[in-house]
Amino acid sequence: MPAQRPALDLESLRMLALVADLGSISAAARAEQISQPSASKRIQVLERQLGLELLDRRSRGATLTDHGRMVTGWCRTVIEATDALVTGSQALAAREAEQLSIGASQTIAEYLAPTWLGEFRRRAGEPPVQLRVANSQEVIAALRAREIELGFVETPQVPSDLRRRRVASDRLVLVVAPDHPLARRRQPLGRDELAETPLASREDGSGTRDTLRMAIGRPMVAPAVELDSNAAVKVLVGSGSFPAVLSELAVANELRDGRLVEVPLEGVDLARSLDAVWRRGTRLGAAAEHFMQTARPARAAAHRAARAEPRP
Amino acid sequence: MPAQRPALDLESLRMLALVADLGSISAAARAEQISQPSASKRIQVLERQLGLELLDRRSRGATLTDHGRMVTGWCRTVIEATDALVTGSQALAAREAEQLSIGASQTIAEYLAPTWLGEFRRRAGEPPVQLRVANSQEVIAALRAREIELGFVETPQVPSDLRRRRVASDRLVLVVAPDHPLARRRQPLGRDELAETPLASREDGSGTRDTLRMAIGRPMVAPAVELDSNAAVKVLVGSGSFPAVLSELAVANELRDGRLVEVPLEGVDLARSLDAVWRRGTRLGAAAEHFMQTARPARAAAHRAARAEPRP
DNA sequence: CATGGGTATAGCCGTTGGCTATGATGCTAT
DNA sequence: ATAGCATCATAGCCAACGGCTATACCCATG
Repeated sequence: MPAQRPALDLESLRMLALVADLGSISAAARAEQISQPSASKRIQVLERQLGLELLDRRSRGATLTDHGRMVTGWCRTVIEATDALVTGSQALAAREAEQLSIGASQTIAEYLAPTWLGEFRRRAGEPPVQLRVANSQEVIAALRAREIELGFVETPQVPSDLRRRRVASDRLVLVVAPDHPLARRRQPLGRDELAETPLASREDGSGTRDTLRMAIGRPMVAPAVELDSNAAVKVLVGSGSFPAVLSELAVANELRDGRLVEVPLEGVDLARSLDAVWRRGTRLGAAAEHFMQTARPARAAAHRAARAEPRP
Repeated sequence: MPAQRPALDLESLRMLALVADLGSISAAARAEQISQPSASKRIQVLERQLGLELLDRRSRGATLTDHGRMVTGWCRTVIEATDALVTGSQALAAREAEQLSIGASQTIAEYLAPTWLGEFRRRAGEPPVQLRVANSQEVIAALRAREIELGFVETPQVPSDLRRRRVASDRLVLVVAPDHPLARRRQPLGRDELAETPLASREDGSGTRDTLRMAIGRPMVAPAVELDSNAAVKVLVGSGSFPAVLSELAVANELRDGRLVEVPLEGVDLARSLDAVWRRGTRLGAAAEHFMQTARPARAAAHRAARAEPRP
C-alpha cells in the first residue's frame, strides 16, 4: 500500500493539469518556465505517490489515461481552491497605492469574493484590488468614510444614502448531521420550534446570526455553543451534537454529498439577497463598475433565486 | 508586492488549519509528528508568502487574527479538495485483496465518490474500497459479472435483475458564459430550440450526453465541439464561444459565483436520479450496506430534490 | 519568584528539486 | 529509406529548503 499520506505538492498538480491542457510534458515545462526533465520527474513522482499511471507517453506528446482523467479533474478542484486562497490573500494584503478598494461581509468574502477577484484580475488593464472584510454595518461605515469605493453586504437594511444592486442570493438553512434525529424529519419545523432549539451558532455580531435573529423575530433560546468560524460550526454539527443555521454558501458541498442534511423549515424566511452597495450620487469609477460586472450576472441570479425559492 | 505566485505547500496549509483547531503551534506540531520549531517556521514562511499576519502569538498559545480566520477558511477548502484527490486516487489504485469493490459512473465518481470514500474510511473497522470508474452500462455489466459488489449509476434504465436505491439527485443544466447572448435570456428555451443549438459536448457514450439525447428525444444538431472531460467543456464554455449542457454537480461552483450562467429551459426534463444498484437476490455484505448508508441520506435527498424541482 | 507552558532563533545536515547533457523512441517529410 | 525533429527518460551535479537539537525569551500561574 502507498505511504500513509503522500506528500503532494501543488506545483506537481498544476503541472499535471497543464500537461492535460497542452498535450505534452515539454509544453507544460515551457509554460511553467522549468526544464523538461524536471517536469518529467515531477509527473513521475506524482504517479508513484498516487500509485497510478496518469499519462500515456506517446512520441507525439502525452495524453491522459482514464485514471489520469479522473485525477486531473480532482486536481483542478485543488488548484481552483488554491488560487482562491492566493487571490484572496493578496487582496487582503494589498496596502498602499492600490487603485480599487472594496469591502465585503464575511460570507461573501469567504465564498464569493476570491473568484470574483480572480476573474477581475485576469482582465487586462484592471488595477489591483484591496479587500477589507468586516460585518455589514462596518462595510457601510467604511463606504461613508470613503475608505472603500464599493461594498458587498448581506443585510436587508441598506440606508438610503447608498445605492444597492443585487449580485447574488443566499439563504440560511438548518442543517444537522445525517445521524441526528432531526435528519429524518419530514414535516417542516415551525418558527417557534426553531426558536426553542439550542443551536451551534456563530458568534454574536456575525451576519449569519443577525439574519437568523431577525427572521425569527422573537426571543430565542441561547445557543448551545458559540464558535467564531463557519468551519468550526460545521465540524461540530458534523459530529452530530447540535443543529446549526448556516448560509447555504457555506454548506453547499456538505449538502451535496450528504455529510450534512437540511431540515425543512416553515414560517421562517431565511432568504437574503447579497448586494453590491455604493454611495448614492457618486459615479462609480470604471474599475469599480467593472468589478461589479464580474460579480453580477444579475438577471440570471434573480432567475435562479426564483427557481430555488418558490414563493407561496 | 509579493512574489508572482507564492509557492505554497500543502503541509503548511494543513499546519495552519491544525493550529486553528488546536489553539497552539506546539500542539499542531505534535499532531503532525514534527518538532515545534519546524512548525513555527512553516507558519512564518506562510505568513511571509501571503504577506499577512495570521496568528496572534500569546504566551498561552496562538489564536487566529481576522486575516487568519479568512485564510484558514480558504485553506480548509484546499485541504478538503486535496483529501478528495488522495482518497479517490487510493481507491482507484487499490488492486488486490481488497474487501469491497464498487463501481461508479463518471460524474458520480468525480464529484461524490471521494467524499463518500473519505467518510467511509474514517469509520473504524471498515475495509478499504476499490473504485472502478466506467459508464453506467459497464457498471451494470461489472455488477453482473460479480466484479463489483455495489454500483452507482446515472441512468434511468436499470434492468430488473438489479435492485436500486436513490442516493442523490442531479439535473443537467444549460450553461453559458455571462457575456454570451443567451445569458440575458429571460424566457425559457424550448426543446426544439435546444435541439438546434450547437453545443460544446462531452464525447459520445458519456452519461451526460446520453441523458441529454434521451431527454430531447429527437434528432439534434451535431455538437460544435467534442471534449473528453467536464473541465475542458467548462473552460470552453467560459471562453464564451458555446453553450453546453452539463451536470449541475459539475457547474455548481461556477453558477454560484457567476462564472457561468444557467439558461432556463422548458419542456425538457433533465432531472435524473443517482442510484446505488446491486444484484437482486444477493444480500449485500455488511461493508457494502454501510457504504451505501454513508452515501445516502435518502429521505433528505428526496426532500431536497422536491424543493429544487417543482413538478408542474 | 520560580515553574512550565508557549514561541522564536541559531546552526547543522540530509533530502529534494532544479539544472545540463545525453540517450532512446517514433512520427514525418524529403 | 533515411534524415530530421519532435517527444520523453536517465544520469549526475549543486544549491536550497525543511527537518532536527539546543537554547533563549516571554508570560501566565502557582
